[in-house]
Amino acid sequence: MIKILIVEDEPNMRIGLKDNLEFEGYKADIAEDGEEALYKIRNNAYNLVLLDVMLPKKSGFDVCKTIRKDGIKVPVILLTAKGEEIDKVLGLELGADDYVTKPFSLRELLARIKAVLRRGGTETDESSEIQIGNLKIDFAGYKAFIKSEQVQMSHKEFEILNYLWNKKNSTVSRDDLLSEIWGYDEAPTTRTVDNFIVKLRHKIEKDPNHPQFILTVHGIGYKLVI
Amino acid sequence: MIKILIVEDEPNMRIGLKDNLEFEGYKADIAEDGEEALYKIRNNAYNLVLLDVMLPKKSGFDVCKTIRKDGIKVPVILLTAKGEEIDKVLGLELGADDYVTKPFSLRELLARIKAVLRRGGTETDESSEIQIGNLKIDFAGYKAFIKSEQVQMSHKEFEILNYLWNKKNSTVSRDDLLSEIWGYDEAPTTRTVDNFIVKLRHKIEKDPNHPQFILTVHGIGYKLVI
DNA sequence: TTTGGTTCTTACAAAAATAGAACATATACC
DNA sequence: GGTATATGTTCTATTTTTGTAAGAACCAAA
Repeated sequence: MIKILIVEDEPNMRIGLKDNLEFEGYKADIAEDGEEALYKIRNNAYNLVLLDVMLPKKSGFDVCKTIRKDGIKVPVILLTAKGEEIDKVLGLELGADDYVTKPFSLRELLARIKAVLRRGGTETDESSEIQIGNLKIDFAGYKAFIKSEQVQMSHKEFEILNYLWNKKNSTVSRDDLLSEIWGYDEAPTTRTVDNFIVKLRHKIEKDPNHPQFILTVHGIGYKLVI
Repeated sequence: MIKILIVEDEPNMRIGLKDNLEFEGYKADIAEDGEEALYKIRNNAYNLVLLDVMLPKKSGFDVCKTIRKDGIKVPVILLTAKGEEIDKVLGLELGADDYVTKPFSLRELLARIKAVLRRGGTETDESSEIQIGNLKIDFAGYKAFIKSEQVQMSHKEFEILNYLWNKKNSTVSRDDLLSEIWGYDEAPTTRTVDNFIVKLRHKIEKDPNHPQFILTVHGIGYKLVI
């Protein structure tokens, strides 16, 4: 039985989530504020924590940071309110495994829960580095190297590359990237995506004019081939 | 041509949505209340339903639940007024694919529509690769191979081949192709269709001069035989 | 406030895809 | 066989999409 802790102060949301997770066959437990959450996480073996960011007593960020400092490895999905302009990546640096911005669709949340649970087992060894062309990337630590020389990569660059990596060898449209990485409300133009691709190519490709890894699929989008 | 049903009782909203969706290149149909919506959904093959929650005769929730009970799998995006029981959407037994709270920005709605359509497409077409003559085609991934060698296919070529595949072994007129793939407003001449057929034949047929798969049905159109 | 870095927009260049003309060829019907 | 009509095919002009640089806007830290 997979046990999930829901940390959420808003009652309707809390109950709604609980009902749905139980309907999906999970065992759902709840906490109403950060301190209760910490207590429960420390004293139970959850398989996953759904953690709202805005919480009474102790923010979701704090909870996340604290449990990681304690060495607790339970997977965490952050729930962030829309417009709550936290740096999304920052959330992941804190040790969260994924995040969803409210309002989210139930389907999306369930998909992410499944994905995180699936990864769960291999998570630790997956933290190792991957290699794409010139570039060695440590997604977990947000670090990148060219020939063991650390190189500067912005958060957006990391996010885009990470998304491409997760979908490697299949084509990703600019709209995919925009809605997955930028979200629905604040999406810039498709030209912006191209600009990031240019930057990534300059880091990854031996000859950026004749890309070998990040390929253009005309009329559709981009594809990372490994 | 992607067909969307707009279910909305408020006339201005209804017309506004219709105009905008049509401007975006979708075919938009409308229903003014829950019962009309149900009738239309049952009797048409929509690609997506935009469903207001507050409706005369039968609420959006009811419509959603009913069509799911009927086994109709069309993607649904709920339009809920702000503050209007978002938790109910969550509590809803999973009928909807996504939801937007009013007032929403057009941009956001369009992004969500695209996202839902994208998900819907890949999920059903996930049947992986098909084979026609020389050519192995992965419609979902926009990839085509001749003897495991990837071959260049444009977006339109994919669309046409996909349409023929879906209607395989029956004859498709040039006008069918023009209205389904190009849409009603911007349809080129029937000669253009022939051009694409030529290109497809060169890729699919062993001997393009004596086609074996994409056959001409004189006076009517083309037929893909498998 | 200044600074430095990132992100986004804009404008234009380059590349690719598409539409349609023009002409060749095939087919149906008489 | 001859004629009218439909289809096949090639070749460019046009349109669309993509690449990329320059700088504006933004944002956080000093």
